[in-house]
Amino acid sequence: MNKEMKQCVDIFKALSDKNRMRILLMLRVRPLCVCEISEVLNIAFSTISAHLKLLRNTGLIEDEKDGRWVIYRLVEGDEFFDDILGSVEEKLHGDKQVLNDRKVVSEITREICALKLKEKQYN
Amino acid sequence: MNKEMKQCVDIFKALSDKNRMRILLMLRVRPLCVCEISEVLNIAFSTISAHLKLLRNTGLIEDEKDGRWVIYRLVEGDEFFDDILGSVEEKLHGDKQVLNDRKVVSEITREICALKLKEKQYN
DNA sequence: TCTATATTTCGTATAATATAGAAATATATT
DNA sequence: AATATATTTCTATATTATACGAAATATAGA
Repeated sequence: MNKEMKQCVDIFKALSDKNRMRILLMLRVRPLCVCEISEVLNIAFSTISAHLKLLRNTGLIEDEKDGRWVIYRLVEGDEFFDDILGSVEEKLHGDKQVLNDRKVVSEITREICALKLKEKQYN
Repeated sequence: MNKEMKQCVDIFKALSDKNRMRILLMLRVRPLCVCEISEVLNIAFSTISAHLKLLRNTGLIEDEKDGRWVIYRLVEGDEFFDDILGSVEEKLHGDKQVLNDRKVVSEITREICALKLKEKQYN
């Protein structure tokens, strides 16, 4: 399989999982750390980490360390991927879960997530 | 997972395989029977049949019987899918394999494929 | 009706993927 | 230095995907 065909298939593979799709749409709002993503998705950290690794390996997101946090953001400038994700957003413009994910993202901060995680430990 | 999110993920799942991608791009040239697709892909009939079934279940292709042949064609009118497949074609406009697939499709007919399959039986 | 042809279904082997929990790593704070 | 926090890696497991060959089905033609 040549390079561009592989890129193409890999991008679709990355998009063919509900949780990764939600992550990518969230990152369209703003860059996020893993605990913020976890606050929205409510799945294990190790699982989120695996999804982020796949998205990074596919070249769709990049990360940057900030203290003990790792901030993930969309890679910009890939015309093909931008078109695809744009079409997705258009198709899902009224999707309740996507709207709610965005709402949560706009309300939380790393600090709030940290507090919430601490609370969870006592339960 | 709600309906549109599921559709979205399912379409990407359908596109996240090299052989299915090639099938869809071939069908953009013209409707094809299974033996014509087989002439291009060179994988087992049962495997092609499984891919076609998945594409049909995802609503991307439809089939029509013509004698003992089954002719597959792209379903038209899904704006989202049309956009996606258009982007793919644009990205892969210079892809050698895709170009060659199209060339083969333009040269073969059901009858030629039938003859070739007969020859294979004697080897 | 018997046979050839085109395709699908079934059974199965193998590989890839998603997920979680525990342990490891890296950084910040005390 | 010791501890807390954020994230990743490792390991195990369950599910799903891809592939093939053999058998089944459906239609056409002799």
